[in-house]
This record gives sequence, C-alpha cells and structure tokens, in this order.
Amino acid sequence: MQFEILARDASTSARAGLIKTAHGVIKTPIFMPVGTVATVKALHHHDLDTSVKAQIILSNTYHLYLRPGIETIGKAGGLHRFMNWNKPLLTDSGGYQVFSLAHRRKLTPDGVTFQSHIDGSKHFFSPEKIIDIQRVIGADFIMAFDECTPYPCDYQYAKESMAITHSWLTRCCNHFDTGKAHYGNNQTLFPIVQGSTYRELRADSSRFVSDCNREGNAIGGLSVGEPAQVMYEITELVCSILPYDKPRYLMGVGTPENILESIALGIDMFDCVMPTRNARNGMIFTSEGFINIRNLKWKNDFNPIDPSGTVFVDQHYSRAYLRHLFVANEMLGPIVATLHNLRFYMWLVEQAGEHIKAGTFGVWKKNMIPRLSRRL
RNA sequence: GUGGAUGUAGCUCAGUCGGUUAGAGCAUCAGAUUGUGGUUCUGAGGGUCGUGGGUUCGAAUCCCAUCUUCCACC
Repeated sequence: MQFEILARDASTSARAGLIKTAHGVIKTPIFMPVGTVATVKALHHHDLDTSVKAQIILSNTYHLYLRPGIETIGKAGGLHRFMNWNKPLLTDSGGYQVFSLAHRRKLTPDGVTFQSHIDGSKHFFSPEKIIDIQRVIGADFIMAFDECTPYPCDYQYAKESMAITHSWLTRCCNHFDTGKAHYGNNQTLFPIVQGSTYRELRADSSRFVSDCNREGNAIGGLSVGEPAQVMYEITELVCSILPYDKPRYLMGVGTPENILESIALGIDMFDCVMPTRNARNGMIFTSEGFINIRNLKWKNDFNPIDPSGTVFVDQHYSRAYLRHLFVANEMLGPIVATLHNLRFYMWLVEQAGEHIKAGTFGVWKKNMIPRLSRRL
C-alpha cells in the first residue's frame, strides 16, 4: 500500500490524496460502503461498481467467520474471489461485533470467549487468531483486534480496556509481521486508537499506535453515542498526534455532516452503516437535507427523488413512487434508496476531494453543513 | 314465516363471575438508526361496544324490544 497526498486545504486540516493497493487506486477522502457479510445489502456488484462508483468496500471478520466460515472463504481463494469483487476490500477485525452482538462474552488479557449470536456456539478470538482469519479472507486492509468501549465509559474501565487493546495490538503486529499474505497480494494492518472520551488516554493511545509504524492508522470508539462536539474534539486531538503522511481512518462515522467536519480535521477514510441501513428504513440523504420517504407529504409528489442527484434512480423515479414502494413493502424500495444514498455519500466525498484540490473546501463545507442536516 | 347464530377501532378479533381510563394484531400517522442481528425498533392517533329501553351503586357483559348479517328448516 502506498499513500500520496496530492493537496491540502489552507483553512482546515483536510487533505486529498491517493491510496494505491494491489486491487486498484483509491481517491481520498473516501467513504467505504459496508458489506458486512460479503454483500452490500440490496445492491449487486454491477450497480455498486458502475452506479455508486464504490472504490472499496468493507466486510467483517466476525460475520464471515461464523458464516459461511473461514474454510469456505479459503477454498474459494479468498474473499475477492468468493464474492467476485476485484476492487480493494477492508475487513473489520470483529472487535466491535464481539462486544455489540455476541452473547456471554468473557474478556481476558489473552482474548475473548463468546457465543455466536446466530446459533449460540462457543468461540474464542485472540489477536493471533484474528490475524490468521484475516489472512485467509485476504482483504487489502485488515484491522487490529480491539475493544470498542461504550459511551459513557468510566475512566478506570477505559484505561484498563485501552491497555488490553494495546497489548493485543502488539501481538497483532508481531503475528502479522511473521506471516505473509495467502494469495500473492500484499495486505496492510491498521492499528486502532482507543481511549474513550478522555484526552489523556487518547493522546497515550495515539502515540502507542503511531509507534507501531504501520502504513495507516484508525480511530475507533467514537460515534458510539457521545455528543458530536466531543467526537470532533477527540478526532482533532488524535489527528494532531498520528503521522501526517499516513491515511487516517475514522471508524463507523457517520452522518454527512460528521464526514465533512472530520475531513476538515484530517480524516481520509470512513465507513458507516447509515446510508445503507437508513435507506432500508426509508431515509433519503440529499444535498438539500434528508427526507423520510414514508411520510404522507410525499404521497403525491411526482418530482424526482433528488433533482440534483448523480445516479440514474434520482431522476428516473418520483418521490411518490418511491414512497409507494416503501408503503407497499416492495423490495425495489430499499434497492432504490440504497443506490441513491450510497451514490450521495460517494458524491459528497468526491466533492470534498475536488474542493480541497481547488482550494475551496472551507467555503464549500461552510455552505453545505446547514443544508445537510435539515429535514425536508 | 320459524329456529339458531352474529354485531366491540379502518380490517380481523380478544374481553374471565357485572367492577379502575374497553385491549391486541394488521392498517394509518410520526420518530429512531453512526467499525450492520434491520421486512427492525419506539411512540401516537383512532371507540355512542348495532340501536332503543330496563335491572343494578356500577353494564361490552344480565333482561326486553328492534335492526344488520349469516346459517338451517318450512
């Protein structure tokens, strides 16, 4: 993996660049659609590629490990071949899922025992095992095993949790460095900064992560319920410590507003379920605000879904029709909404990149923020 | 015509021995959703208990009349 910064904004810490991987080049800042179980729900690959213009998608170690199982992924020749997606992939380590989904989990310094949310079967994840699994999956970007602390989180717990995450990180790096990729293409391991909302812990964790000297770094444990202002303050602090010349990935963020604000703080990579999950529940994000397409006020609105949208469904279908699809519980509703929302998110980060290169990012962002967060 | 059954929210139905402000599912309306358990989750509006009398401290509930719908038999 190689990272090149092409331009930086004068009025903020935003930057635009390129990440080169074995499966293609990614323009940053980038939004990565979430495809938890080796599918971006509601879309087939052709639309994801040519309509959404996704450059990289994210999948999940915990989910793939439980189903279909690592043996199947290995026999397929890795996840790229299994799902026939030839662009870059990133896998989350499963740290987040073990704590948000699994039952009866038990955390020890060695790792985590837990029961599957699918069938209750018992499993054990250690840093070494998570690396081994992600080697078999074979994504271009793989994540260290961590604990994502909840919010609020008391200081003592956050400190102890961070210490465990750091020890796991050291083991992840050692195991990663003594192994090699299975399918000939290089993989890169991103460590994750934790430390909850405590500046002192976040600074410690940022230094620890920086000292791992990996090709890129991630920030975890944010957007878990804390006020947006707290998230921005922590992100700013962490970005001031993480190396400037490596990609920074803010995990799990966020709303369109969150993304623009975080780009301004120096973040290059994002992933979030919001555009896809909310699409399936009828929430449409646009450059003029967001709409709940199920609302009665759209019943006889025959205007395009998004007049300024950049994907064919935006002009091809009316709001009244999309509302009808949702009210009738037709599967085309979530398909159209997901296609729209993901393309909007991609458009948003593409625009951010263009404005950074043109030197107009600060003004553009200031103009966009109040429009993005209003309800239509 | 006779006998039986039926009637409670927009729909389908609960409602105990007569006892607090008559409930549920669906539908409607609105809200939520941040490293995806999402056809999900939360909330709201909606009632002359067919109608009219009666008994009772108190009736969706018991009694009488009447109307509706359905079934059976003449």
